[in-house]
Amino acid sequence: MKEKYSPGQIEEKWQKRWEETKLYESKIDPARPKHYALTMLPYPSGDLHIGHWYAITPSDAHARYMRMKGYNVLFPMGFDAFGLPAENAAIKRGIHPAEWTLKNVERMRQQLKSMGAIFDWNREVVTCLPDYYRWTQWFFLKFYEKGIAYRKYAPVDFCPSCNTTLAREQVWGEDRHCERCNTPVIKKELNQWFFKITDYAEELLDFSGIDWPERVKTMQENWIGKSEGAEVTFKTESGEPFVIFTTRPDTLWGVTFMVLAPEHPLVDKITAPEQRQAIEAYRFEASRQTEIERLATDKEKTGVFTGAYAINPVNGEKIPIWVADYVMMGYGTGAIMAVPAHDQRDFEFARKYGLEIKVVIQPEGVGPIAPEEMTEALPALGTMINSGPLTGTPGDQSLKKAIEYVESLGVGKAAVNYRLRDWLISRQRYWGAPIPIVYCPDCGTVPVPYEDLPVLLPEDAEFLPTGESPLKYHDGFRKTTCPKCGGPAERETDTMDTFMCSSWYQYGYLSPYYQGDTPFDPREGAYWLPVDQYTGGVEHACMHLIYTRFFTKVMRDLGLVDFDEPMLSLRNQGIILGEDSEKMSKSRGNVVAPDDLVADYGADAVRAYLMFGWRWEQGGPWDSRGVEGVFRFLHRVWELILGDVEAPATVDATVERALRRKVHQTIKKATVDLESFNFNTYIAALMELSNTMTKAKPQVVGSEGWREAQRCFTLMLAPACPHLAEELWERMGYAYSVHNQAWPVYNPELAAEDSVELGIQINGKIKDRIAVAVDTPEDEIRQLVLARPSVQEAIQGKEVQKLIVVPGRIVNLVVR
RNA sequence: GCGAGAGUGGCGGAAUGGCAGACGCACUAGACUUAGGAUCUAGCGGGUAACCGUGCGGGUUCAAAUCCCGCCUCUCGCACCA
Repeated sequence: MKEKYSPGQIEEKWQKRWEETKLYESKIDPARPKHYALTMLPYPSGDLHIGHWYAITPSDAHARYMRMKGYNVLFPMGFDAFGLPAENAAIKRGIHPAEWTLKNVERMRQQLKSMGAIFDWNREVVTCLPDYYRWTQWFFLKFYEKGIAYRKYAPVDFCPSCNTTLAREQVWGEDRHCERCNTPVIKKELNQWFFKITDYAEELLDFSGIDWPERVKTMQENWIGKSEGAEVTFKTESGEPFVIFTTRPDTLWGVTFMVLAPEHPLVDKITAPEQRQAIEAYRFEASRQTEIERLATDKEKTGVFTGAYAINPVNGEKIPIWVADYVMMGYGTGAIMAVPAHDQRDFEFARKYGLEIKVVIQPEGVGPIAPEEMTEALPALGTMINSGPLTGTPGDQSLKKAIEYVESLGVGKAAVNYRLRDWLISRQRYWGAPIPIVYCPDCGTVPVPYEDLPVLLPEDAEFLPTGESPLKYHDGFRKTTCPKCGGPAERETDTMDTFMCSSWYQYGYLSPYYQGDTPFDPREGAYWLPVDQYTGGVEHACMHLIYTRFFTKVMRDLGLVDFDEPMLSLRNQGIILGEDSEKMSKSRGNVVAPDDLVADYGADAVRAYLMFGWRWEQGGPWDSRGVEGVFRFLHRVWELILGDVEAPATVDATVERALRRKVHQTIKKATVDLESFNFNTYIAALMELSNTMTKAKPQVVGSEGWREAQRCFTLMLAPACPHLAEELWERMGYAYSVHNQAWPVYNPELAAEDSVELGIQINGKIKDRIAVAVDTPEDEIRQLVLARPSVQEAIQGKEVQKLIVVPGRIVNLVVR
């Protein structure tokens, strides 16, 4: 056998054969357990990135492993095809977004095919096609019917570079920049569509029954930001009520001033004439600040007195009302009660403006606190003092008692507040699914009837971004008739956030572009759902992964599905950096192009290196010498499995037994590693087995043990290197296909060692080693150890106080 | 500031209470060769050695990279959250 491993030939050959024989078509099969494996669908940017390979090919290996374990596996692929880059490219180059997108889809589909994954292309979805987005619109209508979609005139985040509004989740960082283009966002007051995701806030905090990374769950918890406390209604001196939220109702008697956010609607009403000018100036400054750039969080607090007073409902005290920008309109009610003695922010504010400080919680173990001597607030719970009827209430009951008290007065109640905001889905851009709503001068807001879906995106729109939807200037689109009264009406011209499209795509794959009256074929759904294994980047923790959970819960409430969570298990891959350890980017010139790597080393070597090089969930810098190392390994595998070696006159039975042991130990290791996404040690185990086989080969070739090793090695290689494994399988004379074979089963008896080397420790330090049979009784081990010259020497003249034998591991002598 | 995760050879990493450094990269020496950036063989944490070594300092244990306490550093997320 002189032929060498040439990946280019065999990969092309097998990809063709797999397609011809429809090897990876997934069909409902009630006789077999199903496994729905899903990986986040790519945006068709036009070029597959090494990051896509890193995310997808190990996921494919896992799905292939499940397939070999006997599961009927569905592993679909598609394209998240609406979105800004298409429009931006169109503006720059004068190509239509649809043309640009579909051309990229075509190219990326070919690139994805070079991976040799088990994608079932019959189930592909492209989210910008009308047959897909009619269902995105269908969901909007269902949400509207259910009262989840609503329209509101509100201040919203707007990216001046992308020229569109953004969901709160798409605004990142301290300077509140756009997730896409990093431009700081501005506030705009606009009529926009929202989804009431806040109705599901509590349920979204429940992760029971799903196996998701702790990190993602924590990020979602933080994002939802539940806090428990009370709502208390204060009144202004003139009798105007306003509600505040507090987590510390036990400090109500310590309130010395109130603070309203600059945007709070009450500010205008209550401001005293002599303060009006100062307040207006402050509000103008505050609005400018959000429009320019947010300053650091440790900036000094500022505020202005309104000239108005509030009455504290628990003691009738008259307290000044201030306006300050450290209170946000977007959180709670936009108004707070300020307790400087027990809240650091209020403390700093009070000190700056000379406001009163009243201590109402007595810290343990110290005497009375004089407000004028305080240097910081005392935020801890403790015994209530100076608190009218509740004075003396201990810290472990104070919150409960305080809430009961305000409830008894009828001025407040226990309340839960969430940081989560409703999901803003309107976008003032062209390349998205139109919102299926018509505004009629007589009938008002009218949903487009289901039978009129999809509301098609006109192909001939001018898509220059102006901050308003391009559809607004397309009369043919905008002008329509009211579905209710038939009179002239106008369409909603904003399009939907692309996260809408990706919130339900896992259902779209089941029966792409379904023509029934639900978004997917219920028979397919009954078999495949929910997704068993999801993989993708952690950067979507608070966007896509919250939205898709929300969608599924609404779908459940609509009776479309009968489960609560879309994806039972989730794993996140890390990020591959450039060889310079920096983020890959064209401007740095450190981009690794997968197409070139496939041309040089073949898809199998790239796949195996991506699994072997790092802890998958962590990622790290690319190493071009590393991929060469794996490429060399695959060459050695070729030679090892197929290379001719003269058979020995007699097979060495000891070597054969040792080889079988290693084979079965490797099966065990590879199984555990693949199940737990430890791809690096899975490949390492295959390398170890290959090393053992290489050494044993001349003594055992021709034996049953050798054939078992060849066969098992090839089977275990199949998830990582599907083309090479298929070629080896064929050349060994087995029937097509290796990918229809069962994963090898490990035999514990064959895997068991018959002798072990025990380390001998004296006072915990290794001094010697001893090889013994596995079943050697402890007594005999003691004797053997004590008889060793090295041990004799070490314990001479000393007393052996203890002799610990850990079977199969170690012996430790405690000597004084 | 709050929350989460991580610190092990020159590098990626292995080992979750029991012989630290599996596997690979890089490196060194040798073999084969006209030649080698191919291939094969051997070596490869530090130290001449006794010994010392898993971010630092304590502790628990016969035994700690692993468990506990305190610190340091880095990464990520959130951030005036009332």
